[in-house]
Amino acid sequence: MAATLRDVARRAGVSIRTVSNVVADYQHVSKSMKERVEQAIAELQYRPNPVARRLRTGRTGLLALVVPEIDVPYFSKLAREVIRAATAEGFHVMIDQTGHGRDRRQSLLRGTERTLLFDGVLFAPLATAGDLEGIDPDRPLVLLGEHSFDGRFDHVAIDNIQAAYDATAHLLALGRRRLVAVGAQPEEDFATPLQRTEGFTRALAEAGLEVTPAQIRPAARYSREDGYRATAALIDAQERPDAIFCYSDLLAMGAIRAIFDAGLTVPGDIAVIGIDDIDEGRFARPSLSTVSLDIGYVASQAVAALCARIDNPGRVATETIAPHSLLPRESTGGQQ
Amino acid sequence: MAATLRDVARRAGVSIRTVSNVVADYQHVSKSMKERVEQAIAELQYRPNPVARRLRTGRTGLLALVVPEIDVPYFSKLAREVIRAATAEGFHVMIDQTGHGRDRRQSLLRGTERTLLFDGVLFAPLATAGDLEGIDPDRPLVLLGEHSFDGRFDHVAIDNIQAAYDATAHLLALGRRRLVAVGAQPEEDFATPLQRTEGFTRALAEAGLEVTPAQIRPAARYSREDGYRATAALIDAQERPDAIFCYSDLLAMGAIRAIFDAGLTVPGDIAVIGIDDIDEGRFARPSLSTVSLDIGYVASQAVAALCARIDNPGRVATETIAPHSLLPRESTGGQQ
DNA sequence: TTGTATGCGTTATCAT
DNA sequence: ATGATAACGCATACAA
Repeated sequence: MAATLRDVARRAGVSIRTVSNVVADYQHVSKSMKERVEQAIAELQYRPNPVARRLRTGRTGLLALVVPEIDVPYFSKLAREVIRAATAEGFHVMIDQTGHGRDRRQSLLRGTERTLLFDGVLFAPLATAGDLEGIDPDRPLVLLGEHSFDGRFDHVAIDNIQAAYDATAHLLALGRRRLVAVGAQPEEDFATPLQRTEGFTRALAEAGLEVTPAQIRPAARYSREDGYRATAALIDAQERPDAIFCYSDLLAMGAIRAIFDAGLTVPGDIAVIGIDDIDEGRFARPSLSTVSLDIGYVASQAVAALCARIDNPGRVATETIAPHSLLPRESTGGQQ
Repeated sequence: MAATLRDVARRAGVSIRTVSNVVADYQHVSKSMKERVEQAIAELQYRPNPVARRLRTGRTGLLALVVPEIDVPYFSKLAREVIRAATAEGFHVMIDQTGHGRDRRQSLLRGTERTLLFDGVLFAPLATAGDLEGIDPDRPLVLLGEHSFDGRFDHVAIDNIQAAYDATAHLLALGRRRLVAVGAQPEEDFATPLQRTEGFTRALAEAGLEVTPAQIRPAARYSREDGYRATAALIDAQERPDAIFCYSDLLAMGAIRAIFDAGLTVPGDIAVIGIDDIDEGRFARPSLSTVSLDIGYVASQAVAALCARIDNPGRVATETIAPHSLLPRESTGGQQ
């Protein structure tokens, strides 16, 4: 079995207090003591037991990152950056997947793990205001992405309205007039798709264009399959669009494939733009125009906010907006 | 603060033993007792503390999944399936990223977390035999992918040689003769690239074709960028290949883009095939021919092996080979 | 500077 | 069937 403090103490002929001091790098330890203890530690290959330490100190050193699906490029990139930032702060990161149902969102938000196992939780899935109702704000919880800020939780967001506006304005600037948005979630009360629809609508309105409900197409998940299906249906419609704004890059990848499968071209017949700037889009053919979100910034800010709140639970909740930037590429012909 | 067993016991006027029994669903508890205790639990909103439980039982309920980078599609898909399988078994999954250096591989393999914080570790990065030398086999460790099986650790692998052979044979069956492989790692002693090179070489040899060193191209990481660079260099060479076998789908995506950027076509001028079957390849244009690996199976088997070993540390190490299958798609013109 | 002793919240042993 | 109590391994208040 693994050696404990007591074993080391016995071996070195000192008290466990002294051993603990040496391990913790406590100031006032005599050289000779330190050497004796360190030798015993080496001989027994002693390593502090993190679980015991955590029971004693109340800190587990564990963060949870909650995402819908880790294998969606946006979330795996987010995970990469969160793990990077959290590791630098001495935390381990657990990944929990909620899928698309409400149940696991709720259990992760309200379950015992959040309050007793994790020092903090980073919550990335789309969520409704109802999801957060009555959630204990005492335990550190940082919301990522675009929830409606309610002042109780730290929050790192994207300016979705502006991002959608920028994407739409780009299509309009290219002379496109028959625009369609793909990615609305009319059956859910999520802030993100609502805000993106708002940005889309606003840009069209400013250009003096009317928006009909038929121009706002739903997509239950932000997947390639959904983008393909929605776009295929669009092409069959009587008045075919000349530009599509997708609420995610994955939707856009599906849309582009659907357009080519219908014998049309991108951007010739239909221009396509997404949001996220996933790596896939840079190498795709045509390369995907998109709105780039600074995920590294989102992750760093989120971990920083979580750490700050762990150290000071009474801290007032902060809201951070991550920058975004338009990236015109081949799929809109905006730039080769 | 959170209520403890003692609080509940006091409230219900019983001993903590009885409360513990109720919580653990112990057999011999009288109805009246159970009701009384359950009411107290409800009133105080008591939840068992997982950390304390773990200190006592020695089980943490934590698994670690070690990958080079979580945002590589193959690994994020693996993570998804591992988390799914582990959650079903009651485990939480921590993700650790090693990057591409040897240091973090080593620290995760030999560090205190592996022995004292995690009940088990799933280790996916490419690793050398040296990496595993002297690693304590007492703590559950399952190797994923293609290490050389040494009998000490459970191991879920792909038949890399056969997979590479199948991909190469597919290109040959299409009539291609000037084949090149991209993805060798001559500077490292990793089993995976070596085995894939062996399969490639064997298929060519059986077809009576000689293999020159120039046909085996290196790629330090299995990224789109590396695939792009290696392929661009290939196209500039005097004798241009008519088919490229990439050791990963990501390499293949970069290769395809490089070929089109050079004014050539896929599969017309050069056929391309990869390994992994990532989602991106299905929607790409042309869709990517590949060898599909059953990641769900890999994950399930790995978690099962880990659980079995946690329950029975003396268990003999097992080796499992996951199935693979050739998926001809547009990038080899093998099938529309 | 170092030793003694207590408690973190749980499970498990030994009683009764 | 239930109660009292001892660990699990560590950090720390208090004492010396």
